[in-house]
Amino acid sequence: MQEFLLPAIKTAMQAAAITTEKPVQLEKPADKKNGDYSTNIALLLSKECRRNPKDLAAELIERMTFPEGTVEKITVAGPGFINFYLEPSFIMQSVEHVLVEGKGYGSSCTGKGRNAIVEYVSANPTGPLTIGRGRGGVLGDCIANLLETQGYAVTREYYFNDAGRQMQILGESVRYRYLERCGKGGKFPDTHYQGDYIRDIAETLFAEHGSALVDSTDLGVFKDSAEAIIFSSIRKTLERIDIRHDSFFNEHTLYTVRENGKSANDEVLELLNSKGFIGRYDGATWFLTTKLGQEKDKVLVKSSGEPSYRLPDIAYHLDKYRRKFDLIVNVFGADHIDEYPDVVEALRILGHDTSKMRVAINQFVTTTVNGETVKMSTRKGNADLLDELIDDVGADATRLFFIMRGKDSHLNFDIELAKKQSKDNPVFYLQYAHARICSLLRMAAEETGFKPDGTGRHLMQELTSEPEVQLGFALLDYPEMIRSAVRLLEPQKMVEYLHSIAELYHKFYQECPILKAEPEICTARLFLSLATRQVLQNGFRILGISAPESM
RNA sequence: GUGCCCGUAGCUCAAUGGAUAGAGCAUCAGCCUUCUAAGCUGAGGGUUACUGGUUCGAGUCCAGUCGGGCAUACCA
Repeated sequence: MQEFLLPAIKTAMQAAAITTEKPVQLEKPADKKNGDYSTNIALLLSKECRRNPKDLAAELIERMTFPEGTVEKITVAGPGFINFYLEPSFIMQSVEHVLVEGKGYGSSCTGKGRNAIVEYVSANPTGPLTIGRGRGGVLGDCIANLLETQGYAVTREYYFNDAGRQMQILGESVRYRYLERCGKGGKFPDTHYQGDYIRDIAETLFAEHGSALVDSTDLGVFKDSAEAIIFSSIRKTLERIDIRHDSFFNEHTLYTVRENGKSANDEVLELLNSKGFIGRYDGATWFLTTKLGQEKDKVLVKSSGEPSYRLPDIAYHLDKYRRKFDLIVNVFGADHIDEYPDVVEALRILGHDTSKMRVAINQFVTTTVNGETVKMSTRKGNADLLDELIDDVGADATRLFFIMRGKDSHLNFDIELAKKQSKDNPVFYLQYAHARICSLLRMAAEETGFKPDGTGRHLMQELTSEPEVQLGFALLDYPEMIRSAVRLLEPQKMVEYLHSIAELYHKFYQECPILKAEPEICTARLFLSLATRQVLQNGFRILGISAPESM
């Protein structure tokens, strides 16, 4: 849309004999009064040119030329901004691109031929998914969707561990409940998983085996069935909000010894050792991060001989690099904030390009009930479950709720509000705009025989009223909005944008009669509605919310 | 103590260093015999936690202070 403005400004600068290192910036003023586009170049250059910014701006404007019918006027405003006002017919004519490109509108091919991996959720199968995990899950899924619009081939991966101490405790927890069920229970330890789901698993085992397992000393059956049941419940929950993974990576495989006699973990130790970053003291093996200016070294292998979580983490990311991804995105909760810098450092030491790796950290979700903050813990069984949230507010609202805030903000989730919000929920505002358009188009097909096949599309140029042009102009912003969301790994940008589109449409709908207008204007307004629906649909697909045809 | 994130309307949150700091919810006042009122229009509500600094310009950047969250494990 604004592509032709930059060259015109640069040409004007050359004509005025101005050379500078400073980039020319175009921005969209918040207030329409200040034009459709604006540049601050005269303000930036006034010092090095030793000229009054307003005079400089006036001279630049003198020297600019544009194709006929594109720019309506240019003004100098405020301290020296140059403001561009576009011809409404030029804007409305450009809206045709939305319809021409259809589902592909907003896509680009900047990532074409490149592979990306997005890792998210990655919860170990020790219990049902909590609300907190849901935030990272939706964030990761939307980031993956965003990357796909840019042409990336995206692998969605889930990293989990079904071995180790936590799973041991899980197995024991189930056994305690099972023994209770058989009437032989002792006191249930505070250190174990107390959620009701443990009882359910024990009940399932009891239904299958009766009391036959009472004397079993093998924890395996308890652990394995718990893992299977919990993992399947996690996946079911994720599916309810349309989150699916292509690939499940088991941390355990990093421990298994391969044909060359080494595990992936061993290999990382060797590699880091060869670079001089491994030390042994206090009976443990350390990553010598003090050499990198950190306060302490980090344990990689405990004195017991077991690796700490850091070692497989590094091995896992090394594996991602070896799988030849061009872009590696990790979506973590804030509790991992201290860990990823070590992984990055290790990979850098091993000679990998760490600029390929990006980390999206989402701050915690705090849940409040009756204004009181509830502390969550899977172990204590008082965690707020994602499944229950979906039951209460539905899949669309659940998804939207998690991404309508910036990932760096703590998300305050008022459970009661969410429950009674079924009607006031922000998701309905967006969906209502879509349903309204669908209804309108149905009616148009019946009453006027309108067909969305492109005939008469050019009539949009005839629309000149403020609500129409503002809506059209906003629709043209969509591709840039996506690029910005991708750059920042921040789908929240999309939510705000779509909200503004819905708002502009409702305003247009209110002020401009459509079916009752003159035939040509009617057709033009129907095409504008169609373009709006296209942008809403494309945006909804990225956010993973449904586009209802009626409400 | 140290590191990271946050502090903006009564509440939940926006604002690539730009012009009069914006939405939603809540409150109040209007708009349906007319294309979906889950909508629209308007009103009230602010010392952007505080103090300095950088510059044409700071909610945004820098330094410090205060407050909240997370992390600072040979847990994952």
